[in-house]
Amino acid sequence: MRRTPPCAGRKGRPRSAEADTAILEATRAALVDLGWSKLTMSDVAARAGVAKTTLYRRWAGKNELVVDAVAILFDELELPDRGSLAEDAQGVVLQFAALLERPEARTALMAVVAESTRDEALRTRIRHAIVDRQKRLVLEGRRRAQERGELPREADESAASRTADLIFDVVAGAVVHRSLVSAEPVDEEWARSFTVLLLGGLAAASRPAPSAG
Amino acid sequence: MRRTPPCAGRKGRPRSAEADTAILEATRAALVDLGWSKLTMSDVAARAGVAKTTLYRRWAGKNELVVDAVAILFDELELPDRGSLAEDAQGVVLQFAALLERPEARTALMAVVAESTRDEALRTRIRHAIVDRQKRLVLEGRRRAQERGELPREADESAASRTADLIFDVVAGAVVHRSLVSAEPVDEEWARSFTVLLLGGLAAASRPAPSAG
Amino acid sequence: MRRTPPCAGRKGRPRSAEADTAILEATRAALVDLGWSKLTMSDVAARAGVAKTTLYRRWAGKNELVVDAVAILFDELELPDRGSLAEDAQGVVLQFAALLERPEARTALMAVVAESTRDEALRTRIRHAIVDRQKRLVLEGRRRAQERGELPREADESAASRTADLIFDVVAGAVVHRSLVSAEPVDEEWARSFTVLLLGGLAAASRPAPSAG
Amino acid sequence: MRRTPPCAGRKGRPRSAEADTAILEATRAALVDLGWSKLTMSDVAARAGVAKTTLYRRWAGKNELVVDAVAILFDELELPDRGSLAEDAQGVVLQFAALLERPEARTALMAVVAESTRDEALRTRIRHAIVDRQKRLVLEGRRRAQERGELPREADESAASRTADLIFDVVAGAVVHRSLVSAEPVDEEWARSFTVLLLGGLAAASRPAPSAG
DNA sequence: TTGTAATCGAGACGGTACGTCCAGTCTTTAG
DNA sequence: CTAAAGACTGGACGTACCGTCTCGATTACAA
Repeated sequence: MRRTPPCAGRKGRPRSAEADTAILEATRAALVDLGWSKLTMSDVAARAGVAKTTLYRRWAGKNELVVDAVAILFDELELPDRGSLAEDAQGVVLQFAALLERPEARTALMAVVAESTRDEALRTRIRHAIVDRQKRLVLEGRRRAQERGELPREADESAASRTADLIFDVVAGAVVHRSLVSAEPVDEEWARSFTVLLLGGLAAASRPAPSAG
Repeated sequence: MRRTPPCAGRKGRPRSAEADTAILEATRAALVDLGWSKLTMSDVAARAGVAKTTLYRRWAGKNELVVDAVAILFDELELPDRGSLAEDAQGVVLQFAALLERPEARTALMAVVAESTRDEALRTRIRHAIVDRQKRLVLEGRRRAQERGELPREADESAASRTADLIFDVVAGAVVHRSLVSAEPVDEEWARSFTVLLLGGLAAASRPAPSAG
Repeated sequence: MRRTPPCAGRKGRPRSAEADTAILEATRAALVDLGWSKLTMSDVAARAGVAKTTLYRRWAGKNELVVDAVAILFDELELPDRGSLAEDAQGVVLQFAALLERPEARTALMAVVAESTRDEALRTRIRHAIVDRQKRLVLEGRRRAQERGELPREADESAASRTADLIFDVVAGAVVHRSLVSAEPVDEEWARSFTVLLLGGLAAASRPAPSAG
Repeated sequence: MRRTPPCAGRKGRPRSAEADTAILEATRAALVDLGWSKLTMSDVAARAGVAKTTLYRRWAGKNELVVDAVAILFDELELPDRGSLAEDAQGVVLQFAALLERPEARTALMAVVAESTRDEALRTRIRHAIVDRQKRLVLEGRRRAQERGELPREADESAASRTADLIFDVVAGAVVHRSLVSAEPVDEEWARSFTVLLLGGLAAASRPAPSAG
């Protein structure tokens, strides 16, 4: 996560824990106010009441700092049991959309993804800190649906994994695209339509013969 | 598209048309070599054999220039008739994925989207120059499928439009997410799985009772 | 004075004589408003209602244009016969000082002199257009004084010329220095003190034994 | 002298003293090589092995930097006791002329004076850094001459001050005008003629009745 | 208690890019 | 052939941030 292990040696003054919190909060605030490209390290330092040096002691640069600052936002996503797969799916779509309404999330997510197209280390960091952690939602949803009998239990482990990845890309991708690129609202109506499409597709995909009808 | 209308008056030296081409080409080349964040206006000017002033006379800034430079790439997408809706869909998915493999496209697309989260004018520009123009692929595909009898003709105009938007967000979003965020290959296997999901979902959505089974 | 002789050919649209006047006036106005370093050719052209091209057709550059524009100011200096050498001298000192009060003169004179330290052609131009033409005042004053019997007629031609040069440098130099460098007023009192010093010095210089007493 | 007081607070990295020296030396070198108008801040920075930022941190602009850079040259002027007022005067004239032969001095002096005609702050800076400091030469010369009995001791303090100012303007003005405007050499012969004129004038001015003879 | 060592704020440092401005040239249409 | 308009190349301007560095001053743990 950070540049240098915070507990490298033992002696010396320990790093301030408050500083960490203040810096990450300041980063999110700066993102809201300024957006990605106008955000500067100096500004974050000033907001956090901290010296620029302190930032660079803990993070390698703007990208890394922002990834850490926004990663925590994505952990807020939850999957309360709403009784059916359709309800669960629709709920998580709306939750995710609400998250993307927050300026710090929308601007930061796209920006770090853009940066990551040229930076392998950053890409890895994003996947570990943000992407992979949210796959749990898909897995958890499927497990519940299987327990309810809405979905068959998969025999082939790797096929199951591939399907989970596919669903994750479809859900996350569609919501992001609708919200950030098309710039249209992800409201309940859209979420319902999307869920119908998704679950219908899943059902079709799990049938042996690909006869659409 | 440009900052100042090029044909404002009549007198005076007209703007060089070659310069425009050279600049846009140089921009794409610079994107490939340097990526978004390292790309500089000076560098583009030098590559294009043009003065920096000339860039700023025609585009307001880096963002606007890059949008115009990459917009043309997306016009390459085509929808040759492959005989069935499934084949058509799979074809366009693979085409789009191939486009996103090109460094200038992947880095530029995400970067301008990121910038657009804070800039209404830029967002509009992106939609006009890139997004809306590609919806034609969805509409064309549906028209053909209806002619073939694979899809029913829609009575409700606005519902049809909403469905087209949904499909567009799902397709574009899923491919982008798979390619840029998950950083996994969009190969034929994935395209087939995705198409099955999509068409199955469409079929389910067009059926009256939403009974997932 | 100008780049190209104005009556070079015969055919085509003749050069506007008004333009010349307008340009030189605009140059002086711009000098007053902006000073030397902020004065731009574009601005002069705009003020004169003339294209930049026209400026460059007639003058080689900023320096040459400004020299011509201010040279005319120095031709206003006159030497009306005030009855005595002392009165004549004091009169010309005050006239010169009044000229240096005008912003276009003070700023332009020093600026072109500064430029001329690196530019032989400009130095020559300044001497021809400004400096040498004012020596007439010294020569005329001496002639009158000799006619009045206030000064002896010089036998040695070259010594007479050297003395005239010396006086010119002393008068012009002292007034310029007082006005522009020391930034103190050249009023009647100062002019009187200076004249006493100058004429006393001249008298001493024309005596054989240099015994200061 | 500088933009920001160098000893503003106490904290933070102190300014490099070497940088100051290197910058001023580089400025003088650039003046010699390029002259005033071709001198650029970037070039000075490069010569001094310093970032452009560092220049702007310490000086507000080209003018201020050059004033400081050349001011030191004028401090080289001295007034060794040559035994008589005439010898002392002639000596200082030749010293000053030698200084004005140096390209960095001639070009810089006129240029900053020219700029100062529009800039009150710059005028003040020049007077403090350059002009006023050289009046010491006049005062010292007079003191010595009075001790030698060559000049009477002045009763009226303010008249004495006015006379000193007059002499200063005459000497500095004449030498500058001869050297830079007339562009003639200030050699020993001229210096002797000038000294005779000056001292003769002084003697005349100190006599009560203005009867030249 | 006294090192010792890593921390802290502050701010100067060398760089790099920005977006603007101007000099001087070139290319058009109009007269 | 000249005028006016304005686009062109080239390069300096002064500003802003970057990420590094050098300070003097704190803090903690270890001897």
